[in-house]
Amino acid sequence: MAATPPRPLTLRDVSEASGVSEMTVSRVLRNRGDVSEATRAKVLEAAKSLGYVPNKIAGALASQRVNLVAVIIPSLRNMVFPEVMSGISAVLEDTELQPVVGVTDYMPEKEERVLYEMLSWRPSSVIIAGLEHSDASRAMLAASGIPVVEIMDTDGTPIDAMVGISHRRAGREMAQAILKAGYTNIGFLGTKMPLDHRARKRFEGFTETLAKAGVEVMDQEFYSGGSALAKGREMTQTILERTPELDFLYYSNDMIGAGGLLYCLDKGIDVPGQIGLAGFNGVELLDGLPRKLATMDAMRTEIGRKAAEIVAALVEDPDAEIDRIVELTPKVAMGETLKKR
Amino acid sequence: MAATPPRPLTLRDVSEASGVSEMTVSRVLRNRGDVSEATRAKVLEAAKSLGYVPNKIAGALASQRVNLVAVIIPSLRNMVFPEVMSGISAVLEDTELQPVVGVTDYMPEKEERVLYEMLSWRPSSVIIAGLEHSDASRAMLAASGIPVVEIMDTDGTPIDAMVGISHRRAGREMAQAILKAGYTNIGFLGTKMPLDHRARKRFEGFTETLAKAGVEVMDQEFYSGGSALAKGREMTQTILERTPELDFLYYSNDMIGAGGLLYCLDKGIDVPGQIGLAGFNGVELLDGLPRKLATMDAMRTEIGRKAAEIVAALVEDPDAEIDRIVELTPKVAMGETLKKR
DNA sequence: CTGAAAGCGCTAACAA
DNA sequence: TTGTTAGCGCTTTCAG
Repeated sequence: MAATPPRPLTLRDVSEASGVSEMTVSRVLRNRGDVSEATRAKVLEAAKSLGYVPNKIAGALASQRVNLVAVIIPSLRNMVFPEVMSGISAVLEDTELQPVVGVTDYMPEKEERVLYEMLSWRPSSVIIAGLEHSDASRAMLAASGIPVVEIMDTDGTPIDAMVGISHRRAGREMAQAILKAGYTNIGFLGTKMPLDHRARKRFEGFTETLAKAGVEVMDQEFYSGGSALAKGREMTQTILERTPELDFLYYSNDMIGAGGLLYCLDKGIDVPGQIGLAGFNGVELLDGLPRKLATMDAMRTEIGRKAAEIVAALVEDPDAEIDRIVELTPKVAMGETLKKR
Repeated sequence: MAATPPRPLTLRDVSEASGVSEMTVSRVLRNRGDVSEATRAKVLEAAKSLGYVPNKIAGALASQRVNLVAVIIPSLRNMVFPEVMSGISAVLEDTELQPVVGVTDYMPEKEERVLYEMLSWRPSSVIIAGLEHSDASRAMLAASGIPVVEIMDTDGTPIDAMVGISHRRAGREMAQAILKAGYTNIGFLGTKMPLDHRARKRFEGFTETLAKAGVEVMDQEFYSGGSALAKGREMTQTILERTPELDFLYYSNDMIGAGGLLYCLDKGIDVPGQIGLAGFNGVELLDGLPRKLATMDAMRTEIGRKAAEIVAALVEDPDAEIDRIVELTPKVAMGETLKKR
């Protein structure tokens, strides 16, 4: 056995090993154009035995085509985004396209860097979370000349296309459900995240609807970092001790809501009789809690699928006539922590 | 304003706009070589105003260098892997290197495809979960000529380098802790995953140590799919109804363990008096449960960090003298579901 | 069905 | 400090 060549193999190596021109080897390896069964077999055999892996960098440069879709999301640790990714992957799996993830950690400057980095690989398209971006980011996206799908949120104007839910509306609908159930002393618990625009919009929609009914949020509590479940417990304790009159707690996500629920159950508080609870997201993860938390599905997987479908269509045909604005409409899931009436 | 050029900008455009040669523009944009402050400013100005984004494909082809690290993991939906990713990102952030994720869905054939795809972009290095790969995958990795770090598991022989914990040992140590606490009627609950080698190894270590003490696993229960918390509940009910003598339940992950815990508390079972419980992973997510589950930290973030450090060192200098085998040693966290004595 | 020539956009290496 | 010349490994295009 010869020493492993330090130089990566090239088409030329396969060409020499098989006695077929580079061009024809390339054809075989890409299944393009007509090649006789005989040469085809020879080439495949040579490529395999050499362990040849094509160089996509050279291929992409020559063909001016890159089968990558840049997916830019705030975090992987928030279950929401891996679920969006599943939706995207599931759809792209049936195409030539491949998702490549970039993470921004909820920071606009990092988003800008990641975006620049990804665009410099000339992806076929971009899927990016949110509608709020720095001017530079928007400029890059607009100038890229490729399809751009902004996801998660539809409260705003997309650069090119968007798929998501209206978080304002989500907030409004939850407020309606809560008011309808007869709760009026309402507290809000959320993340200390000025940059979480979607949470902000939900809160705005929420307070707007309450205001129309003459109700104001009675108390609020925010957290950052740490285990959401534990934080949910702590915050709930804090807010209830500070404002015992509260009869409903609206959490900005299900994890802290679950923590709150566990706290209330621990304390023997009657949920939803004495206090009602609701979260947001509809995470399957929590099925199995002692009581099912009221929530609202953020339709994560569906958003991923839809976005990927748009991307696939647009990459195939940039002039495809498709809806570039897709607003999905989640419903309140009453669970068992919101009174029925 | 002129119509947006459909053709992406090239170095040449910046060169013409700034009246500086392409080569010098390239130098400025990469901060390489000496360039006078005057030309530098001119170039930067031109690049910015045009909105030029360099083409890394061409750059990589010309320089034969790609600053990407391929990270290949089974799933993003299992919290374990996003945490490993954090560790990797945190370390690579201080380097030129960039992680790119590929997901295998726990399927060897998909691993092979993903690996092939990623290697065809000629990354500087590969970080891949597990020590078990198809022959083809191993061959590709070995032939790639780049540093390969296998992570999570150290029970086996790496292709090049490995960072992880010994899952056999983890199983043995948990068994010891359980025996020491005086439990003898032990049940095992896990995932129905023939391909989860690490869970398998834990189980092997576990039974091995029990056997030495003349103890056998009394009953087992497996699941697949669905919400782990809910499944944990169901499985626990099933196994306890089938084998009421059980006095300890060892779960292959914390989520199902948490489900089991909630079930037991619901039923008024004395934990850890009547029945002891333990999981695996040490997920922070669960802090905030009514009782702290006994578990064993899989050291996910640390594994990511270490792997990234090795990669960074080896990319910098392929002959760097570093440990290529790093076994981290987690400890049993007794929590509140394992008797003390 | 197969091959030869001419780049893709950039950078290494060398010259000025 | 700046510019010129050759490719990087592949695919497009055009000939056979």
